[in-house]
Amino acid sequence: MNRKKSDILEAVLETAKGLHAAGAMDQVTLREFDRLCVPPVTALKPLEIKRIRTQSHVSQAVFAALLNTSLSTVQKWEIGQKRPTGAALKLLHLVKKQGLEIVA
Amino acid sequence: MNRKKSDILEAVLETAKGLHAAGAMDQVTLREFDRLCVPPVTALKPLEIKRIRTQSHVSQAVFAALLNTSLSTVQKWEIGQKRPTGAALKLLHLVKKQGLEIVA
DNA sequence: GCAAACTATAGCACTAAGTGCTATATATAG
DNA sequence: CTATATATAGCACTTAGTGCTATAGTTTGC
Repeated sequence: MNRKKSDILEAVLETAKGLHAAGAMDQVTLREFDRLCVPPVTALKPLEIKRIRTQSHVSQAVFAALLNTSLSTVQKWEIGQKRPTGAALKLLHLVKKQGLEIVA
Repeated sequence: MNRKKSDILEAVLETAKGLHAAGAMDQVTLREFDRLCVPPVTALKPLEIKRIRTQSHVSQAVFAALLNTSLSTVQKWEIGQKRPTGAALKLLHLVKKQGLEIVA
């Protein structure tokens, strides 16, 4: 389940900060990354993206502004002409699960 | 101040949901967008990006994975070879202000 | 001590995302 | 009726994002 994995991630990040403060660790590296179990960021279909926006009850223009992207880009996402990747896809997943309020 | 603006945004989004449920409004459009006062997403210098990561105490590889981007991209951000824009820049600002835990 | 794996910087080259602009159709506000 | 806003559509350009390889320094484990 995702909640559990996220809890692990948060715990590790918190622990890293604590250990760093104690001078026992400088950072979380790839070595302990497998324990983090990052939630998978799957591809989003055009209609899924549109649903994320409409469920927030904002227009394409407002949605674009809140995500710091262009109107043209949001339109192409929803029509399937371009597909969001990387950080954009991650941000969309965050909005999907946590609501548009997180970008405030 | 940003907190106040964000409060307005959250209030409008919440209100929109409420009005929609009541059948009085379908979505927030550009017409009332000026009232939203979206917090500006300024460009981030290479060293600022590096600080955001190091303050989270994670390696470039882990940081990249958490943002759903590539190691190569994070490296180029920090060296100034490429500059994050759009959704990527927004996500970095979110991490800067709210911590890496939000991507969990 | 030595080898294997990880971190970070660097450079090359390609693809496609992101962007801007224009046009059209529909709907809404004044 | 006129202005403005929403949404879809298409064209063309720039550059972010990605992958790969190499080098050097650091850490882990045998």
